[in-house]
Amino acid sequence: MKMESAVKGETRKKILDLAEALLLSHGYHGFSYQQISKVLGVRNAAIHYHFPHKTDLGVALIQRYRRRFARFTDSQQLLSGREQLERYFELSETYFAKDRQICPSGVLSTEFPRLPEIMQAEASAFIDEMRSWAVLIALKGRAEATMTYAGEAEAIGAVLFSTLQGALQLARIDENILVTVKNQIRAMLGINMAGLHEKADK
Amino acid sequence: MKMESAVKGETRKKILDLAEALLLSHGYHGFSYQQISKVLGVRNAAIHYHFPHKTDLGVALIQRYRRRFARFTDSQQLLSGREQLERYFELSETYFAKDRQICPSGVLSTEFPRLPEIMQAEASAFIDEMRSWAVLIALKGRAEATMTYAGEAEAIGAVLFSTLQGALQLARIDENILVTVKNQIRAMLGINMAGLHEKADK
DNA sequence: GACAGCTTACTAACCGGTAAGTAGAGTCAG
DNA sequence: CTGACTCTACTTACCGGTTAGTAAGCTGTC
Repeated sequence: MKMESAVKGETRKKILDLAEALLLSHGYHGFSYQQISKVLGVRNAAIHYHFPHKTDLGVALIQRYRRRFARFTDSQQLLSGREQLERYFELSETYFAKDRQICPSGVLSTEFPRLPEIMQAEASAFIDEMRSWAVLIALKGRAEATMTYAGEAEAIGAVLFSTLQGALQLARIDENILVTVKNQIRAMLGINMAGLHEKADK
Repeated sequence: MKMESAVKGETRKKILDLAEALLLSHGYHGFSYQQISKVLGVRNAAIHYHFPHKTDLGVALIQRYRRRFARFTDSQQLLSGREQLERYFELSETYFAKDRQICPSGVLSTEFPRLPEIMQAEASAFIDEMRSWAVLIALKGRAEATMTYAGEAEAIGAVLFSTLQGALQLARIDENILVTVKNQIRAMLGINMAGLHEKADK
């Protein structure tokens, strides 16, 4: 017997969504088709129908991330550098709030050497896009004089990206580190938060 | 027939060394007893003899890291904050040079939710020790006026630790990021490297 | 009747883990 | 000095479960 599901790309989308959550909490090698099929109430082979190899699923996941991130940066274009920075911060906050996930770049760079080649290529491109966006934020912030810093925007972007990735992972062990680090980055970029959203670390 | 090996804790040490390399490049769930036993030329069960459960091996690995790190910080006590910082930097450089490994804290925090409880406890303690050392460096640097920064030493330590962990992982994709980030951190701590060891990023 | 979207039923390889046996070195009583 | 015993450090031979992956069949919709 066949049943419900009905809508066209429904199952495929559900697989991607579940795989994404599993990727961010367990890593690429840390989840299996079984885990997905069990939750979705389908058979293992149903997933192989949509994604013949696990690599196909992995690539699809990263490509979706890249499309999403491109839309995200597009939507942020008109904001000030300072506001863009806050949105960048919010991204990591969102991951953490959702079951202590870490950011995709963190998973992908950690597992990088064990990833299939096609996934490595996608991951590299994605990570470079995330890094580049951080650089653009730093550039814009300096141009608008809403940020002040010594050195190149390239280096600030690199620090921004690295720090958030590291802090998001370490937040699994020490919850305070994310807020602490963000405040310190703001301070280092000459951003005075005078009583705004988040309180300084005690 | 028995043979060679001879020395007392030889095999056990070889297992630990190999497992360590595998942990740093592939992650805890990314290596198996088979991989170790194959390289060592022993049977699978030989590893189970020394480490009945994989968890035992994992715990032993972290405990060894903790002992090593304690010796490291002890040996650095008398150095200036600035010199201690450089040695802290060198730690990550060493990992990267060795087969693009990432630091243990990176692996452990990434895999944290899937780690057995006993390993989580060890990992938490270890990571807190690494974080604390970064804070001590910041404190000493400020006390000696070899570093200058706004905000608390706690926050500087957190940024230092997070940034290096993130950058070391991202260096697998973008080799330059480690050097770039270190230079920027020095700049942010008011450290002028005037033509010293490493060139500034272009 | 063609096709999308599954299911059933399977495979080979590998996972961590265990039980039982054994070679060799060391210990000790007579 | 020797035979009996014990301990360490394995090996051989398994176990049940899980992994990704495949082939073939079925069903509802257009």
